[in-house]
Amino acid sequence: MEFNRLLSSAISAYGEPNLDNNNHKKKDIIEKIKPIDNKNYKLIKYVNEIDEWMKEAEEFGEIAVDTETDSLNPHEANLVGISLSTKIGKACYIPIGHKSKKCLNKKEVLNKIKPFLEDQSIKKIGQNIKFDFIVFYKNGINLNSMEDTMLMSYVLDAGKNRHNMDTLSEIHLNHKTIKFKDLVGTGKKEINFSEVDIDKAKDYAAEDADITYRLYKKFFKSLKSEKLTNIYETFEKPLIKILAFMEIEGIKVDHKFLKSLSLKFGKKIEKIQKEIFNISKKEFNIASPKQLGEIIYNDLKITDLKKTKKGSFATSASVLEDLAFKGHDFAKLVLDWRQLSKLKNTYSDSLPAHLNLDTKRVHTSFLLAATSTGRLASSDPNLQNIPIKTEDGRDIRKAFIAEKDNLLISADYNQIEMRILADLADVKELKKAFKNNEDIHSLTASQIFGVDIKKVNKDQRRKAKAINFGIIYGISQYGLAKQINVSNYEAEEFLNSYFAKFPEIKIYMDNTIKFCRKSGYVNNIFGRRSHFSSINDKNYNIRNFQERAAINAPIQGSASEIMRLAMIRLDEKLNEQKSLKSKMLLQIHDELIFEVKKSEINKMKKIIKEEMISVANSNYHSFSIPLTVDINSGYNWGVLH
DNA sequence: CCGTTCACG
DNA sequence: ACGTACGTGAACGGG
Repeated sequence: MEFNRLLSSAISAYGEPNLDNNNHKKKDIIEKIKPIDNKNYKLIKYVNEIDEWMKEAEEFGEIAVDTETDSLNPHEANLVGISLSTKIGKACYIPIGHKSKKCLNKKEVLNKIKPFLEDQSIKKIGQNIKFDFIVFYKNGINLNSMEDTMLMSYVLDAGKNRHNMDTLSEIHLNHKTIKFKDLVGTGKKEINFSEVDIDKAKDYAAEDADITYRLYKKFFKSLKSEKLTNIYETFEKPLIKILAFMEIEGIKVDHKFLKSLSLKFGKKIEKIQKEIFNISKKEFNIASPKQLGEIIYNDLKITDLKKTKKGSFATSASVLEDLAFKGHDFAKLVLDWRQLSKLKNTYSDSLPAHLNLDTKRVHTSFLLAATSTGRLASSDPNLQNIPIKTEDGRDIRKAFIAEKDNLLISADYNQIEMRILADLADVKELKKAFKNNEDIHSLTASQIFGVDIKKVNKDQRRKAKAINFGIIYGISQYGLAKQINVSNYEAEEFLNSYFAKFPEIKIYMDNTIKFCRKSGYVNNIFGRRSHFSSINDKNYNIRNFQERAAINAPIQGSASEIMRLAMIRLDEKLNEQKSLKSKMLLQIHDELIFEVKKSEINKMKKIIKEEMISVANSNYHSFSIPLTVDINSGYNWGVLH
């Protein structure tokens, strides 16, 4: 991610300086800018002072809202204050959870503002308003008619910059905000927001509402002039509430089972560690690539020196796998040690720490504005990268379970990105194959190796599969050669015959890059833009990197849009049929996880499959090929595939 | 706080 | 001559 941000933050094709990459220059500019005037920021001292703001909100039909809490985790955050803005430059702060005498009664304030926060006809404008929604929901308020400046920025500028308020304020308002850290301090001296001086909290919080409102006015116009309002309305806004409820619902995790896994992994790790030290003849930190490199290249001298781009010892899995293949047990042991350490540290040890004490479930956060393509991301904890590829890994998945009398359902789109490529690039042979429900990797193999589809062997299919993946990633012969362990020459031959059989794909790639060079962005099927401002960079590596990303973005991005539509439709279906108790819990890019009452299983399977497939035909696009969905149910996530 | 590594799609 | 597969987030080491 950092690498990508670095590349995309170089000077753009149009010469706009990118703020991320010019830190000292940025400071010089900002220092000269006058702060947004805060003399109209009002601290609310009596509950009936809020009337004025509610009246204006009703009159204008919109109001910027921001919550202050004592935690970044909305599922355990206490409401400390609320700021409102009804006009540019006019904002107030209502303290309700401060440890101070000036603080208002929380219940009284919430009762007062609940009706207008829930009023359908008044737009509530926020920055990352999913956070505020969850906080309000936990306080008995169901926010609706939400607008989100973070998502507006994301639709306008995905790939250009991050979409947090500090960044947006600097870029669009030339204003450097008061930093959260300035209020609460850092490290040991860090205090809780509820302990922050109320007047300081007022300046900070009211400014946030003011800035949010200013950004909204600006982005509203930009979306219109860029003809992107529809993307924001259709693919972003509906997801706010859907994801909020998925996060609130959470998923049940068997922490006792995880503890037993940690013990098991720990024992294995210790055993392997001893074997490693037996070979190295001394103890060292296996987790340190620096120390591991010393052992491999200086002490044991297993192989010729290999270094990373930055000049440190190369100890990545691909290097170690190569050594293991050549018969070096040491490399194999390190690989096993790494895998088990990863599973223990990142999953079996850490997931229990994320259990919510009240709900006894794990509540992830889905990020709507993190990727350049339209995909979601997940954090705290990331539930989109739970292991599956090895047996030990799959055990982690088995810790995700359903409540009593329930089962989990998983539903995943089959080969969705290849299907999109076929549709997007209008690839005749691929379209035909998908319509006939053929095995796409075998078909590819038969085409490039010139054998009958029934006579394709395993190795040919494996190579063809790697090529299909490579195509989606914006392939190079060098990358393909490395991936499937063939010579550059062979890889080039494969690609030549691939493009000869599927000429439309080459045309798509060339056209996409051409369009991006001229415009600085690419569109996916549904009209979302991803920006690649360094696609004309004079540096070969930066330029090529952006070209591959530009080829990939419409494919990955269109798939994510299909999933967004499916989630919206499924949410509608579940709300429509009030008797259904089933809940959508997780999205893992091409897969959805539901928790379902056993009595509803068959009905739900039918609904999920139907809705996911029917997205192929919507108001926004009609696919020339069918979508297919694999669906499974079981007591835990590990048995679903 | 950055670089490396590795978990997923 | 060059030397990377696309998109993420988390943990760790080391300065």
